[in-house]
Amino acid sequence: MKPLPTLADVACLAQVSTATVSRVLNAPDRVREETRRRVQEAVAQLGYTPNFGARALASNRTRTVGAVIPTMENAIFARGLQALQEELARADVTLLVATSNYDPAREEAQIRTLLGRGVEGLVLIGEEREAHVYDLIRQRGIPAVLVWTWRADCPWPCVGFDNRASARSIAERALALGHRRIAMIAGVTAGNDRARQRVEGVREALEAAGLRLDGDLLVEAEYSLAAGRDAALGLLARRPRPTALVCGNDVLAAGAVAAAREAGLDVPGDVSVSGFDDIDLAKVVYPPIATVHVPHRRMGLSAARLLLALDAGERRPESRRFDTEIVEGGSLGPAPAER
Amino acid sequence: MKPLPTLADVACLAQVSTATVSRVLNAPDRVREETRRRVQEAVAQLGYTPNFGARALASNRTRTVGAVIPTMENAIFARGLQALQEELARADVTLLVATSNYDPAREEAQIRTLLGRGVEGLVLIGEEREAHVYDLIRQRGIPAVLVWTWRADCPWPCVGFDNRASARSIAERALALGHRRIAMIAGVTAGNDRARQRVEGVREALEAAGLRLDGDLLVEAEYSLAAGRDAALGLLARRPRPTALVCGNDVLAAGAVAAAREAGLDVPGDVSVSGFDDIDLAKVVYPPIATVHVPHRRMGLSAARLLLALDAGERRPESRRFDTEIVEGGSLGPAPAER
DNA sequence: CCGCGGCATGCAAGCGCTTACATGCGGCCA
DNA sequence: TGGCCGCATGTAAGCGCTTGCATGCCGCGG
Repeated sequence: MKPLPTLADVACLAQVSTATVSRVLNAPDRVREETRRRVQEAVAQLGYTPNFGARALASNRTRTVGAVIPTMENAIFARGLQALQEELARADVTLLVATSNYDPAREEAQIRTLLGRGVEGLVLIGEEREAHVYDLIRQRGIPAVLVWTWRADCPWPCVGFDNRASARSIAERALALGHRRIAMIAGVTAGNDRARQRVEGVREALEAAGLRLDGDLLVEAEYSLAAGRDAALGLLARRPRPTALVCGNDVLAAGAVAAAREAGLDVPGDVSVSGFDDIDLAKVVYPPIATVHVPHRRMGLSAARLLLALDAGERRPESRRFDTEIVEGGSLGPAPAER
Repeated sequence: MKPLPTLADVACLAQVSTATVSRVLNAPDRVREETRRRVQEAVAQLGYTPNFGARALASNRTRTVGAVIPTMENAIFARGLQALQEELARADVTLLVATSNYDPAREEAQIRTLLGRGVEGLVLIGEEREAHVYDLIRQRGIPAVLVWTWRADCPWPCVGFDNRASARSIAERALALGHRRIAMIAGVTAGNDRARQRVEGVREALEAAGLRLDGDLLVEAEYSLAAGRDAALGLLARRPRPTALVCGNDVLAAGAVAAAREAGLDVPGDVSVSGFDDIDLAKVVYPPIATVHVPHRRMGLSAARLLLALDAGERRPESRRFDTEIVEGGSLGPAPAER
């Protein structure tokens, strides 16, 4: 493995000092036209690429931000991140992505790794994590923004939406359609405040209507079609059978629709189903799933802007709350008449 | 922003030299038990995290590999990468992910960035790229593996499958079911060898049956439900109407199914649809899409293993070809009888 | 004709870490 | 008891880059 060309090699070839080469790269207008051209030629000829580590070490800047998400396999994060990254790239900032697999310890380790790599900003999903993790970030003095979540008095800047309120509103929709036996298939709530808030939202709506979301009608399922299907089969076997399955996300809802079909039930004739997130999947299953539209891309974009602003020194940690809206879909219909 | 603790700070607090601290971190068994404990305490007390750049600079190793994918929004890449990353993490190697948005120039830029960051291995999607990009990589002397593609005499190690053969086989399936007017909705082939190979595979199958996949019956669509739907609507308006729409991926196929429903056509009674990739989506639409199962996760895993092996000095660039298999689905049925 | 200001460039000191080599100590064998 | 070996630790030289300051040059005004 031949050694890579260094600044010194370029300098030597171009007959200038390393300082000049460095300036050509970082502040071209501080170098005389002709010298600059000579250096640029040398760079091209050698195929020189600056060594990132050395540069970071010397300048103490990295133009890099890090994001830790649970998993790339969840489309909502993929979309949001893609937008985030595109926007950061526009400002010539690199995004480092790490995944935690919904494990708080792993998330902390990933945050440490990112900090060690000198990220100048951090994007984290949700608000729930141990205090010392926040201390760590605060101590480093780098900006962090919490996304996919929003709470009025969150001490950190957030870019997200009110999971609880959105969940409440879709549950209210089900109530308005006459449903009374409403069950919920939630995402796994352990270590996942978004999933928990969605449960709380649904519970609030039910309680306001004098109903309860008790243990029997609330199950958690991991993020997969199969898990949604299994959970739904379990719930649909209950007697009396629930007339509506409110799901914590669209994947679970799609699984539930499949389960209903499998159980010989009509959706929404026998049982209604609702989702959350409004991913493509929701529009493709039949009947289309009524869901909550969440502007994932816009949130990613907005998070990027906020981070760049913070990075540029603006000290207004202005959170941004996005509105969600209910997307109608054939899967959610009037409650069947009592028999 | 207070300065981060450095090795020297830790050394000072623990009353040892920086060399010893470094050894505690990198080769703990070369340090006496008691000294080691003292150092570890100091590390914990200061919340010290090694500076990655400095470490890379001094040791000339990064334990980092990079991957450049077109976009995270495509589920197949997300799944594969997730698996890749998990496996690399097991070996304590960090994965850097960059996206090219299907733009060759951007891909090259990303590769350069990754090289500058000192990646010790590279994962690239597909084989098609300019020679000088390969030269660049070769010159750096780092291992690279091409994934999602496979070709017998590819000069680089591949971990993938034969897109062309797989596409041929699903087209043959359609032929076997009696279809003769077969159209294809392909992914965008420009700069995408996988998409192109799938087209070629279908064409081969058709030509072997004495049919042609002419311009009229071949359209390209970008990777989205809407594009698939639009393309399908266009094709279904042709007279005579195609009896089968072979699609370059499942997303397009799902769009096509939706289009058929919209056009009042029965799937597969009036028109059959096939997909490619076997993402979750394919099983959720109704009728379920007949598709080609591609083991994305296993490919990611395998790519990781190959890269680690190469990294460990094994110089057997042994490619790995995965088999695909056709997944039956209600969307692909016998050709309707001629009327 | 001298001096001064401004510009282009060079010099050299680090940035935080790893590591080859030096040092010093204790123990073992002869 | 002396010599030698090996272990634990320290010393210090970089790794490739940025950047404050020094240097030298040119042109202009006094």
